[in-house]
Amino acid sequence: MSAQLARPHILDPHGALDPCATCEARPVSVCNAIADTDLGRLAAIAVVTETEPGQCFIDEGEPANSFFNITAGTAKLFKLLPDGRRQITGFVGAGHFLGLAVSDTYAFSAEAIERVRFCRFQRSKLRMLLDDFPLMEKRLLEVAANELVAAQEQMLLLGRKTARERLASFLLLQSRQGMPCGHSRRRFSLPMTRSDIADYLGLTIETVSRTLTKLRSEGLIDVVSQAEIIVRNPSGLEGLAGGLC
Amino acid sequence: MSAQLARPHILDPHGALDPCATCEARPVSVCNAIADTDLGRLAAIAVVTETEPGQCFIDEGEPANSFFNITAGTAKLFKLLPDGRRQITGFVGAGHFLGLAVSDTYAFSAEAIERVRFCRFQRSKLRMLLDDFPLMEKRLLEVAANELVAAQEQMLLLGRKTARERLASFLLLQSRQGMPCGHSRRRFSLPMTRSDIADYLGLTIETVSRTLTKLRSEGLIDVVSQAEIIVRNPSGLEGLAGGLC
DNA sequence: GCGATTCGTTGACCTGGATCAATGCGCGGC
DNA sequence: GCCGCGCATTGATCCAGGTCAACGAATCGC
Repeated sequence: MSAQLARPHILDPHGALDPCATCEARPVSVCNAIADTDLGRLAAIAVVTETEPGQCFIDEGEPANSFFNITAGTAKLFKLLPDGRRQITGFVGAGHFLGLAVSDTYAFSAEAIERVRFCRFQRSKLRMLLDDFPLMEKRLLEVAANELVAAQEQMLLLGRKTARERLASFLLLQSRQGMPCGHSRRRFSLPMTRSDIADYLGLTIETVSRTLTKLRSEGLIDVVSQAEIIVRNPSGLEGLAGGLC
Repeated sequence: MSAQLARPHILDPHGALDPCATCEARPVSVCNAIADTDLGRLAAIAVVTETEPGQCFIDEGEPANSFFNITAGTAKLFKLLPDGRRQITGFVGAGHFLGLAVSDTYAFSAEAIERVRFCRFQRSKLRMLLDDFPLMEKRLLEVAANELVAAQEQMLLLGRKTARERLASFLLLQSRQGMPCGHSRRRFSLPMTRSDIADYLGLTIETVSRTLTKLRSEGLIDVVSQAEIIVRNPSGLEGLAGGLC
């Protein structure tokens, strides 16, 4: 079972890159480089797991024993302050890698938003894995570099943008989610709650709600249902978001 | 000349890791793996350059032709909004790599704070470089993973911490700058201006100034001169900073 | 069908940090 | 020595977004 599962998930050149953050990324096909005989060995040390929405599968501060590759669903990554304030550092979907960092404890928590499926590897075997599959290492480096760019963009948002600008940036990001480079959807749905959006944008749920209402009243977007958005004026939103992403 | 220059900078296992963000990082010695004969080849494609303080050596949006390895001095990395608002995403010193991302334009600007020296490589040769020196790739991956952790910490700061907490976190980070894991200095100097600190912490210079004054009046720190800080009460500061870093 | 619960919206009010403005303080040039 | 300039500090005021509170609107268990 595992070999069939492993190929499309770990090795799919499309899954692992966030197309929004990496418009110029040229996905490297890792697929072709791994022989089928090796796939068995790879699969032998991977454990495929599924989680229910709301379930935490990585806990900040716990020993970082595993390395994850998400294969389906969406999860949120977050950090907490002692008093419970939360910052969501990202939403991750199929193809993302978690637990890369050289540290013996996890630096963040991860919780499933939708039902999430992932491959889990023992971190102690990661070194070996990378030595055996050098193209996987190249892949990880690309992914990490692109996440770094996205993180810098998010710091700009959190440090310097107004609530309006944050929501505009966020909606554009979501409209490009899972789309090929340079493309976006006019209509899309948000898998996360207002509270998640607020904690991602460094705002409160009230401000998120009010700002969405305002953007709608100005004709920039439509909020069809709680989770369903239509972008009515993409260039207007882009002007608000400031710059590219 | 270049071989002698290249060895300590590109290959020094200590320089490239930010000790604060990566307390648990076990630096991998890349040194030992590269033969001296190879060093010549490596040096042949590197250009060593120096910049004056205030000089911009990377411009956001420009074609990303080069890949940099800082070998001395401190620089600030930042992103700008169209109206001039600025977010400094990090201060980088000796050992840091810049221009890793898979993108054909730079995602941020870099400006020297102190006199900065760096090695510059053509990005078009990066692939070749990494193929020839696989350990360098491992190294880059480690560095990138650790920067990602630091970036998440900074997102928590920007999204959820108060001005007081931001300053406390910042001062602790600076007190650990360049120190081995788990160590810090009581007394240290800040190479950057208040304006840089403000743009790094998502505040204004006035708030930075006022908050430092407040922390001093409470006996947590001493501001000996503009650029010189003494931490009087480390655990008090840590309590404020919330959590580890 | 109907409480109970959770999530989202809206309004009234408050406050932390921004903004605006004045002043202090090195430091380099001459 | 003194002027000019850039950086830092301090005070007064303002406002974007937070907080508190009330109220809809889906969803679920029974």
